[in-house]
Amino acid sequence: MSWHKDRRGERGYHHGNLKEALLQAALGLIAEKGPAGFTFADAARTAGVSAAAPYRHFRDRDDLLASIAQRGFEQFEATLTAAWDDGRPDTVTAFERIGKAYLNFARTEPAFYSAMFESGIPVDSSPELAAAGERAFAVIRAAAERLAALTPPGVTRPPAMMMALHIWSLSHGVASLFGRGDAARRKLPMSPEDLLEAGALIYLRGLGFPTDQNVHKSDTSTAPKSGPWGTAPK
Amino acid sequence: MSWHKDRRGERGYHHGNLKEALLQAALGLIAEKGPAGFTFADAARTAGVSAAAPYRHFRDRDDLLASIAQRGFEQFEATLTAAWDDGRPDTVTAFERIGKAYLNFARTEPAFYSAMFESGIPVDSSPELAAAGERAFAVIRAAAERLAALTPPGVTRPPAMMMALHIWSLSHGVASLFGRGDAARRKLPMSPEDLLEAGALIYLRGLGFPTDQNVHKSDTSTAPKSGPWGTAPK
DNA sequence: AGCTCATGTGAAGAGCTCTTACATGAGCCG
DNA sequence: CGGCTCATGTAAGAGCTCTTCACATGAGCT
Repeated sequence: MSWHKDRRGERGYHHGNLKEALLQAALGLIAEKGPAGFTFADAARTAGVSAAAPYRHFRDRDDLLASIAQRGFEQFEATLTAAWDDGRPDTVTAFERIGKAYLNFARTEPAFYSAMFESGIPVDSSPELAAAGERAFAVIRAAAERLAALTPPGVTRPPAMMMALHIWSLSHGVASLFGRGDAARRKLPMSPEDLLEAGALIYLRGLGFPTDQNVHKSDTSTAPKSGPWGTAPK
Repeated sequence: MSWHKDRRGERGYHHGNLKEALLQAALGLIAEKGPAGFTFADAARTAGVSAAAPYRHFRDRDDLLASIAQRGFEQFEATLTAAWDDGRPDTVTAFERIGKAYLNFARTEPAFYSAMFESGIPVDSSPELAAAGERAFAVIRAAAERLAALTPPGVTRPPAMMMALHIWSLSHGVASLFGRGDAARRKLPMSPEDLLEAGALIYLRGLGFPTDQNVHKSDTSTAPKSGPWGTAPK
């Protein structure tokens, strides 16, 4: 019984689930004060243990941050995979959905996003972290490959890998410059989503995809899933 | 005479130019260990003064960081302005040069770049900082406006402002994801410059610019060989 | 029941941030 | 030259955090 983490300090000598509690505490603190403004001791205090306790679970502060980043990448991958939905109903629509999901993740999970991209931890900090990041990118890359297969003949285009990197870069740029309203960010005369969508549409047009006329205005409300490009041929 | 900062501690009670020395020291430290790994005390030590001395020149650590960011934006603006060169010899060429200059700045001045974009200081930390950032962006925006004026008629395009934001986002995304080889960054099967150039070309093509692969080089030859993204795919 | 070891604690050293009281000397004024 | 004054430096200290110790606890196995 006493192992149970009652919310009112009713906790035995042992916490019972400290590692998880520390991750959660750190997430909350990062969301509040950014990845820089979170301290190991703070996470311990939030979890209700002494400042030394975390060292039983994480080598140091960076190790904790890396764990969060890894978990973030896993969740990110799941999010992107769901958005991609294997290219349904058509490749371009699904592709645009990935972009929205990207921004949405950055906005709704700023703590994860910060840990993943702005915390300064090296990507190769751990093989697991690198692998998780790789898997997340693989989703974008797979989508780019399907897109590449659809580019009209006669149009020169870069390798699918490069297309994926373009989209990732554009998305990350939008997200990190304007993605979070949470102060410290620049003001924008439009939503980040509109910005990204318009950019992506122009990019796709540059790859030879047919376009409708609404490049600068997201117009997804009325148009059914046939989307701006029509249904993708198989 | 004793005010002179001889390299061997031959320095009177007063430093003589501490503010500047602190900025330089901080720049060096940031370049070494990132914006997070630099401490006020460290900068003081590097400058050869007591830990309390910096407080005579900067309200706190963030104030110093903001000063560096501001100076960075001013230098950034100068760099971009030089690259743009008022659109000579032609708008698209000059535009591409801005992209290269962007990446080059991020690589050769990682300390400035970090302070400007990754240090977590709010943009409106000081009006001067915000203004400096605004002026730097204005260069890109002016270029985008010239570009917008050149888009072929009949092609829908977003406002110039949005085009500028697209380019900024793409550049920043490339720079911050892959821009600095200095560890902690992802490996890339190509140079960041090539990545950005290819992306920008596709984007421009999407705006209706006749960018067959070499158009940006103000060429005359229709030589098919390798463009910015290598040989044309299947 | 008794052992064992993962997990948590308190104390302590070292470093950083920032404040306060005091020291120095550069520039000015007569 | 002598003396003011104040910007700029210092030392010392309070209150943090980080990290490592030796030591305490109790969960789970035998």
